[in-house]
Amino acid sequence: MAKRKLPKPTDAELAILRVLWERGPSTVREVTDAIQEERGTGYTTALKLMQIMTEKGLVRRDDTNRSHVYEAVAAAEETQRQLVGDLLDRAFGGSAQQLVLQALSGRKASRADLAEIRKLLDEMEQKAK
Amino acid sequence: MAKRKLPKPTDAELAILRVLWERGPSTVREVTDAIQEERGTGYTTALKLMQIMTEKGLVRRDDTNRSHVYEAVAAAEETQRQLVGDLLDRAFGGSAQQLVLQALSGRKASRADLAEIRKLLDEMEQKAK
DNA sequence: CGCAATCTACGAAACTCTTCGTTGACACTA
DNA sequence: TAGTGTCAACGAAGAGTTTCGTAGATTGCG
Repeated sequence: MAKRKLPKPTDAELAILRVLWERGPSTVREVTDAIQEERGTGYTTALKLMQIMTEKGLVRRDDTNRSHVYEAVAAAEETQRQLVGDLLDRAFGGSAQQLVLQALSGRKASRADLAEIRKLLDEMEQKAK
Repeated sequence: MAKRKLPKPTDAELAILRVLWERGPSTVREVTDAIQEERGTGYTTALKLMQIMTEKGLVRRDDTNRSHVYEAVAAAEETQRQLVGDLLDRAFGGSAQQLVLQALSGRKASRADLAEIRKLLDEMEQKAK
């Protein structure tokens, strides 16, 4: 019943997932155009990647029309949680504080960002009560 | 003068770096023993990885003694910052809040953890002043 | 000295990831 | 209907990662 664990997406796969999360179900052409700018990926490359991702179960394909329409299987939040949890184990020995610290130290964390996160903490503390 | 950018360590390489960060400079034998449990990596495998890491500049080798002693070039914090920044760009579109949220949501962040992070925020806000 | 243990070095094999060329099918249109 | 363009499918190439077998050097001990 539970969602079986999907494999960790590779870099190129993640770029495609990001497009699907943002645009919703899309064709290969649409995805290719979207990632063209930052990655320079050609059409056939994107197609191949998306075929592989279908095999892996990362995306779902609707092939009723000639132009197949692909859709991300897992929500962005779920995949993000998996990735960050994985990094937490692999690089931080499970220390969430350290991860948060390094996440914020590199970037110019704006005052607004900090406030946002603070609000987040408040909510979590409430829930944990 | 600046520290040129080191390549992103692979999974197996990161496991070795974690040992070096924790133990300090170590021999191949020591590293192998340390990662044996969780990875089952054999001696020659660890040696090969560490040789490659030397070429990449991830570790430094002292070969004055017969048993060469390896040492991580970058501090844990620096590499961690790089990895989390990379994930931030690749999976979160640069949104640090989202990353922090997902980092904490997966784990049962203890009350103490939350307090720690809160203290962190205070400090950052001071500095950003 | 000669043997056994330990080490580095080298290279090959298996695997994954990423890219792209080619092919054949299909659709639109002049 | 012939021509043009778009599409999915396939395979293969090239790079990087990970593993390990083997060989040669060195050390220490009996």
